[in-house]
Amino acid sequence: MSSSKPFTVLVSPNVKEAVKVVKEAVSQRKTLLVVGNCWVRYRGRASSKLEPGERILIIKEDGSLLVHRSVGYEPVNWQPPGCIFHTQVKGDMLEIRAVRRKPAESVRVFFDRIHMVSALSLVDSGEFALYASEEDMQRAILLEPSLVEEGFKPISYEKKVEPGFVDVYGVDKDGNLVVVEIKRKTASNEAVLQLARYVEAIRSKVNRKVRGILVAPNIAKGVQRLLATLNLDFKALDPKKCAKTLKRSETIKLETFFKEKIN
Amino acid sequence: MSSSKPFTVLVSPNVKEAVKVVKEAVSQRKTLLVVGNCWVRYRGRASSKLEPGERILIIKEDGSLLVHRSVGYEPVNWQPPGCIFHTQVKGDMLEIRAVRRKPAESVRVFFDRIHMVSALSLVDSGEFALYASEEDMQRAILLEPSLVEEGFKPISYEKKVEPGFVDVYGVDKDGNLVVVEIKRKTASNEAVLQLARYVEAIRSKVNRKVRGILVAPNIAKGVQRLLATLNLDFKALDPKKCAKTLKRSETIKLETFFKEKIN
DNA sequence: GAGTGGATTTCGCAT
DNA sequence: ATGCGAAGTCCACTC
Repeated sequence: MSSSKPFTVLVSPNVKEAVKVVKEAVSQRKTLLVVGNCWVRYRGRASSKLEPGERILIIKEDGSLLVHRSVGYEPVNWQPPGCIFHTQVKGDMLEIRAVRRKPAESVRVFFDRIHMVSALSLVDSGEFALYASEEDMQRAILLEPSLVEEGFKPISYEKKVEPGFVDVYGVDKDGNLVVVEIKRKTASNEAVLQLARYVEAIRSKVNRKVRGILVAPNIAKGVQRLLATLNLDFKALDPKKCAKTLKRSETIKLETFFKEKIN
Repeated sequence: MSSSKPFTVLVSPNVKEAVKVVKEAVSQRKTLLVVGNCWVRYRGRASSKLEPGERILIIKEDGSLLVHRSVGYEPVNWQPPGCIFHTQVKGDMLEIRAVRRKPAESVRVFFDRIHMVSALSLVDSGEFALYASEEDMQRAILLEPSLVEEGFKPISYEKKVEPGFVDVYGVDKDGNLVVVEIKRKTASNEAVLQLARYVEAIRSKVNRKVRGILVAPNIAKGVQRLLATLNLDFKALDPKKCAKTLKRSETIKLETFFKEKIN
């Protein structure tokens, strides 16, 4: 078993040198990078022809293919993950073909000059998170109160009470007062206690039932117990979902909403 | 004025060496390629955080930015064309920031290890054409006859007449017989004469008015004259539009259509 | 410039 | 597997 270098880079290789790197990358499921003069034929859901020019070809470990020109966000030619690749040399020409079944289609890339070819073993376990801030979550809830609970109606936000500011304050479908505490990440006991303090502060001032709802993507282990003890509710809410809700309405409309509906 | 090499490639540069190439590429509007360990923060229409890992960064001449992981068709982070870039070194860390106005957003990419950096002057004037074949155009017309003319109704296709086969054969909104000749590329005099022959062949057999319509993306210079002389019509039709029309209906439905509507 | 519809859309989630 | 809807969609075209 040949353990190969994690990063092979050849500058201005000839076709015979290049094809070795290409085959190495494809067979060993490495990421392939080729820069050079190429032309492309695509046939499948549609057909296309790209005349010669200098571009960047990327073939990823999952069998996806991208041909990028020097301009534009989108690749000029591509193939989604799951392709089978065939590489061959015809004279001074290198052909790389990506074939896909269902839908049946193929992209053929021909190189006659290669400026650089590189086979890369990219180590990448870093997590990607698309999220909304706590403020975004608050806005989403004001915009779409049912994210907290069916029938919930916000009355105010950032309301001043004893210990600080209540994230969102409103009434439930039965007319009970509701204090909402929002956390962007997993809610801890601390968050529960903070909510409890707000609820108590409100209860001491009004002669009504006051509920407390903790809103967070999830709760830490054991926090459920404290919530039950203090008779508070929990509502799971993904920040990502909030981000989606927010996106649906432009800031302008949101501002209008604030003026109309709140205090 | 310093004329620089069209292709700069540094393998395993240190941050100070790399930043020079990055700034060179950005300032001279070259295409930049960076492979290395990086993390990314995005704030704008949404927010995102990408934890460290080895990825490929591409910055194009038009100010677009792509961060590609080792898997997936789509970039994990990106910015459409038109960004302003800021580069800086903080200790052993290289930061590349892409800023966009309207919508206001930014992507910040931080590298702490760079495996390869490359500034590329890609020469690419090759035309890209997404097209349909003549057969595709025929299918599109049968599926959507108004592509030829409002009120046109196909009767048959590949109909045998004297000199060969008529592409599409039908009637116009006034009940006149219509012969359609399709060309995938610019129509030449030859195409017009071919259509004329078909029209004559039909006229010799029926006691009705017979029209001829040449369908092609465009016509060669001077062909218009011949068309007028022979009293034939021309309809400009982009193969790309045909491809779109076809895509809207799967092959199955098309086959069904053929059986129902034709001959 | 804002709004609309298409894409070789891709992608994820539900059925 | 299939179908439906969302996307930091992007992009081209219309108004």
